Amino acid sequence: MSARPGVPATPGQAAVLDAAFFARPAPEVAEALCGVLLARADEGLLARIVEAEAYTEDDPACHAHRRRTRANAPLFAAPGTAYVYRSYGVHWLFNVATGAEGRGEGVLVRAAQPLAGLERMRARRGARPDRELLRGPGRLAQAFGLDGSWSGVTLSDSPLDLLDDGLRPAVTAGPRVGIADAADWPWRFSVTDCPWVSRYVRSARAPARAR
DNA sequence: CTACCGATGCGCT
DNA sequence: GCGCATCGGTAGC
Repeated sequence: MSARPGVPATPGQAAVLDAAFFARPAPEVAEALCGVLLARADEGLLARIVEAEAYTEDDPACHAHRRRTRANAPLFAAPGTAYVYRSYGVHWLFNVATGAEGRGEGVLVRAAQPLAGLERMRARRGARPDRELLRGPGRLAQAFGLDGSWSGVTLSDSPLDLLDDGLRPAVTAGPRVGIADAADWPWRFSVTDCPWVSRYVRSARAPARAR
């Protein structure tokens, strides 16, 4: 059976991504995360990331843009630290800190293709099409059981890991989803023509697109 | 498929 | 109070 474009279903030999991978600028890391495996070892969950967005402290849409607070502190922590926050009072969104320690930046993991542990994901997500298990950052965090208790966790010391199995899919860059400030910065990266990618929704508060 | 809209916690102005 | 890095239900094409 044939795989979807650019995204084989079966992972090969995989190496855990180290701090050096995340120590680069967020846009570089966001692009490089497309095709990377997300694994939760304690629950047997595995998925391939197909979409990620970059946020930096020079970026008005970034939570670290104004100042460092208790809540956004993980963005300033060592590269490879998880930052999980609540959006709209309902959903949790999973990020990974990037850049040098002390720099307030990170990458939002927005969507992935489920590969293993689908029963557990379905149990958390409810009776919905498998296509929607990990399509969108709120859904992905819910399926993986990630909440505020994961914020500040160093991934290398946790059951949650990012792994490289050598896949290098074609990646497309475009504007980020749902933000009003810096709405047109092309910092959303996704696997080209991949059905697991979330749909683009422009913020209702974003200014009209330049043309 | 698209469009609309309410839910709901919390950090910030 | 205001404003979200979202989602799911409903209505309509």
